[in-house]
Amino acid sequence: MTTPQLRLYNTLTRSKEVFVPIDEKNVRMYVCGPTVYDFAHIGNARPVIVFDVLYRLLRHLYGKDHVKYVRNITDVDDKINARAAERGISIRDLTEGTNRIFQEDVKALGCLEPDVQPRATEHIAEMIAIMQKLIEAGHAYAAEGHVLFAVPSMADYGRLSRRPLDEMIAGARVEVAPYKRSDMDFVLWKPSRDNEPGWDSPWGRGRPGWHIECSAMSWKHLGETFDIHGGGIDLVFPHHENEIAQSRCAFGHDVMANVWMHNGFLQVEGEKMSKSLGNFVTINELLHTDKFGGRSWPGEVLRLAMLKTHYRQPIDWTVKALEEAEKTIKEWRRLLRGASRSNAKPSENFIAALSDDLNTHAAVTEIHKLAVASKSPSGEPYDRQTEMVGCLEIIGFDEFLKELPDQDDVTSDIRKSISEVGAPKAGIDLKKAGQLITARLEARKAKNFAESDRIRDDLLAMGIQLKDAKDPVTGELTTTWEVKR
RNA sequence: GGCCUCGUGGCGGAAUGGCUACGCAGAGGACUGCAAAUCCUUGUAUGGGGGUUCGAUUCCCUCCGAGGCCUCCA
Repeated sequence: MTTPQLRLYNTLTRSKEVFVPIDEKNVRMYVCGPTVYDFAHIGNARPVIVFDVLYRLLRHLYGKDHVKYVRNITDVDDKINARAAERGISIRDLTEGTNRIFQEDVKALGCLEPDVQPRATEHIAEMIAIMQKLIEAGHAYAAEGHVLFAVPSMADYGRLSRRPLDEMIAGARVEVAPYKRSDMDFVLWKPSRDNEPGWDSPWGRGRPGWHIECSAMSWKHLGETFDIHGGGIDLVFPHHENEIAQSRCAFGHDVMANVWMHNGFLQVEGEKMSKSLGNFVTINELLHTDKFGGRSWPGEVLRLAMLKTHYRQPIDWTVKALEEAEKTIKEWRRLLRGASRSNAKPSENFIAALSDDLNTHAAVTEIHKLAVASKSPSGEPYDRQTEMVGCLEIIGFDEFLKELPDQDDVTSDIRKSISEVGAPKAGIDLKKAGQLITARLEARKAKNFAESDRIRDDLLAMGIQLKDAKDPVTGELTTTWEVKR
């Protein structure tokens, strides 16, 4: 079997490179997960979806049992402390509750669970071990209950973000704590007051800095070096730069991860998303409220809208784009009516598109092409359908595929449409609608148009729009329908 | 100020040293008892100026424009 060549853009080298796993029986990827202090917003969803697709692609290429995906949960952080105090609840309650919602949100977006979702608070021992190694090696020092990383001790610090060390020192403008040896040194450990969460350590009771968590968790679950490290582009500096510094200096390797991947940012309707602009929107709100565009959106629509833009490009999150994505999904659902899920296999072009630095847009284009081919009366539409199913599995439309309408199941189709429209239309009596549709089809076949039009009007009043068709093979009259907004 | 992206048709958005995908919208046609839907066909684009080249949207320079990071925000 020939494994298609996977090429990924590596921020370290600023170029696309052929991906060669350290161990192709154990391909390892780490992605920075959420800090669980509040609902995840739609920008947070981007890396989750993007790297979910990469995870699925890697599993396809290397085998399900040969890929390990780790996405952490940051459950210790000063923002968490502040938020818990604000709301008058315990830190534990806040992080547990927030994480639960995050998991639900992400599942609704069609993302697989990573193999491991480690929590920062459960890796304090590993953090302490790394800090001790760093201190022994002269890359870190303790001062006034803090542990700091000595940035000047690392000759090629700044390689990922391409910031020369000397310039950074010259340009530092943050007020410098007196215990820092160099302006650039960053915190690995800091002391906690009695009312702050803290753990015992050789340097007293304290809590970890942000960056050390990821070094500890990736080490524990993936080893000293691994294949892919992902996250948002804003994490390049300082977070990922500092992770690299910690892990490389602690373990003495030239690299921490071989490939560093970063997704671009998201804007909302052409503007930066921010609470002050009032365009801040969470995944939960998109899924369950009418805050964005006056309606709620199915997870699969959000997912497709996200994948229509290459992950490194900035993406503009608009109502129009969501509507377009929904239209596409409806079209796919129609074309795949009655399609079988067994023996589904993605087309070669599709895998080639994804293998080119995760070009999800080109991959979606390939699905469109298969859709067109499946419409053609000549040829083998069922093969094209099967390939479409295979493609959709890889980009994570499992739930969508599970709910494909049967060729002749009246109510399942109506039910699906209703779930898309949301609660307001849910008052429709499915059984009655099904009976009416059947009766109307009979009347129409008998050319009793007065009766059939009357029923059609009744159904429209209920919000059900009929669409007549003729079976291309048998010439038999048929009817499909959708729920109108 | 430093570093880094990006400017492709009405909109979204890929790719490429030679013919610029795909989707949406638009237009035309077919089908249909009518409506809706569906099917077929189709117009329209590489920000400005230089350079390299037989040839540039693609490579280089420059100008204009948009955005990001440098502030524990994906």
